Amino acid sequence: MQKKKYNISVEATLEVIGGKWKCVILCHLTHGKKRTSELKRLMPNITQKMLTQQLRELEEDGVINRIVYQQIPPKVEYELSEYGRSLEGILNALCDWGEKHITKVYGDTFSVLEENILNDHLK
Amino acid sequence: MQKKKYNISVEATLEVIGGKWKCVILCHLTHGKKRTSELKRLMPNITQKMLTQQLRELEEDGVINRIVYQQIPPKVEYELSEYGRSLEGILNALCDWGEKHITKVYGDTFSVLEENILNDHLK
DNA sequence: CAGTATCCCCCCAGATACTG
DNA sequence: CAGTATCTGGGGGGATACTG
Repeated sequence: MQKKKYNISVEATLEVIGGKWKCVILCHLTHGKKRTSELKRLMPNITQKMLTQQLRELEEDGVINRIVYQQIPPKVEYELSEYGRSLEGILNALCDWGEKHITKVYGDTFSVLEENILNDHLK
Repeated sequence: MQKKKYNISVEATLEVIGGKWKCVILCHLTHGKKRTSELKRLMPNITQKMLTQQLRELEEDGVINRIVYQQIPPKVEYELSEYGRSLEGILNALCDWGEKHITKVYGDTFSVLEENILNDHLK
């Protein structure tokens, strides 16, 4: 394995969770297993291609598990792996900071889509 | 101000610290004020253009301060703003996770450039 | 030293169609 | 439903030269 040089350790973290959609995907998975179609619904602006791509990379880096149910129609679920759960603290902190930031910038009014907040707090 | 819709709060965080180099810059600034040239030296792969661009955006979002010393030759320093310091916990967590990840992937051998580790721990 | 201004290439990611 | 394959365009970001 070729050794990669990092100038600062955070670069290694960003290589894993720095992709365009990776933090968002991981945040959703902190609330439990999700099917592909669920993830797609939770991220209306992601394309099928990007979703699959980002999921593959997260899987390669060992932070999520891909669970395939051998059935028709196909069913696939994704979940945080044990290793991925070591990111939960960070992911929650990122979400919390975002909420406070929204309040700071836009005031106290409701700025995150209700449906998804619901979804977030349900599982 | 146009209200932005987020599907999940982490998206708001990523708008602030999600830029290609922003986390790296912010991590360096957690160790104290830095001159432009210092930052450039700490990030050998960033271009002047990107450095300035990312710094401007961080400033606009209120997480860093730009300190201009009126003198010749010019001297400019950047530091975490008070608001930016609310990110310190996250930034440190990102660095810590990166260190552990490097160890996990490459083993215990030294993988982050010595000069910069030194630099990190000095200030 | 810190920062602009141009030019321009490359590739990321979107759109679309298709498979099992 | 989950995932591939292919084509394509726009813009992110590099290189370079220049200013105060």
